[in-house]
Amino acid sequence: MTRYSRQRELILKTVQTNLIHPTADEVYALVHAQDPTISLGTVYRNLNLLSQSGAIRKVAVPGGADRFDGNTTPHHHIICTFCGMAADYSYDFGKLKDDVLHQTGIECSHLTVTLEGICRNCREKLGGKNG
Amino acid sequence: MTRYSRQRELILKTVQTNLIHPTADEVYALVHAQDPTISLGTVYRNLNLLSQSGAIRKVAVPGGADRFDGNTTPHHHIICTFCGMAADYSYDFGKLKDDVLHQTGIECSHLTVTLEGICRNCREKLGGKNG
DNA sequence: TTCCTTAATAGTAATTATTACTATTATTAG
DNA sequence: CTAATAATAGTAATAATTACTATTAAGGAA
Repeated sequence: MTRYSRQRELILKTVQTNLIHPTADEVYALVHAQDPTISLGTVYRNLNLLSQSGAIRKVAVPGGADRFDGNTTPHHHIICTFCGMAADYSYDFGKLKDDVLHQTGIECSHLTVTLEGICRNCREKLGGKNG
Repeated sequence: MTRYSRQRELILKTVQTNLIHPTADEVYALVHAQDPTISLGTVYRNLNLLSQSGAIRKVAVPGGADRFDGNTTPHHHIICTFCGMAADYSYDFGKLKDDVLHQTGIECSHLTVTLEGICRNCREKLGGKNG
């Protein structure tokens, strides 16, 4: 039986308000500013609880820390390889799932599509040069 | 200037021969059986070197250890959530990249699509029950 | 071949992201 | 109000990976 907690409410509100796809560490910094007694373990536990309950979404980032998203409408992410920011897009992966089912016999239950590129902001900072 | 090394050759041959998408730990176990003096750090360093040079591919697994693939032809992976095995499939993500470019203005430079499901083997072991 | 420069190694320590543990606090049913 | 126990704070532990350092060994030049 899940019980109300002030900490969980603050964590949820923080992720719902800061739609910057924060990492657990970033969520911790944000909530810690509001309430310095909240511990990192509590942040992790509640981010996972809230993800499981569907209140928020967990975004797996290859080679980096997981990010969390207060926007639960169907959408996907592209990560900036420079600043780590995640931008949203929408796309229907139904045809992909069908093709994979035919090719492998495996029914895809979960889909983690992570695209990477350089966002507008960082491209401006880099000023044309590309490495 | 990269110099020949017996260890790197063995690691490359191991990944090319064992097309089971092994993790670094699994590669270490395999090469260690052939040559017990090879260290884990050497395995990691060379797997990364070989990935960068394009001789093998690194497969990011959400919430798990990276896997390595000796098959460098264009293809993608679906991971079994039960045993961690990776199966191959092929798919053209050109339309996805175009759509994302139009929606976000970001040109996708790298694409990490990871699908998850339960493989045939594990489905048989589970024997119909699903939880 | 022998010598020398330095890339690569083995082994260990450190780091990062995350989970586990435990005594204490606080929610909520009765 | 009180008891049962979910949730917490704080810390320790874990897992995957990288960094560090003294030693080894490629491979080009004498």
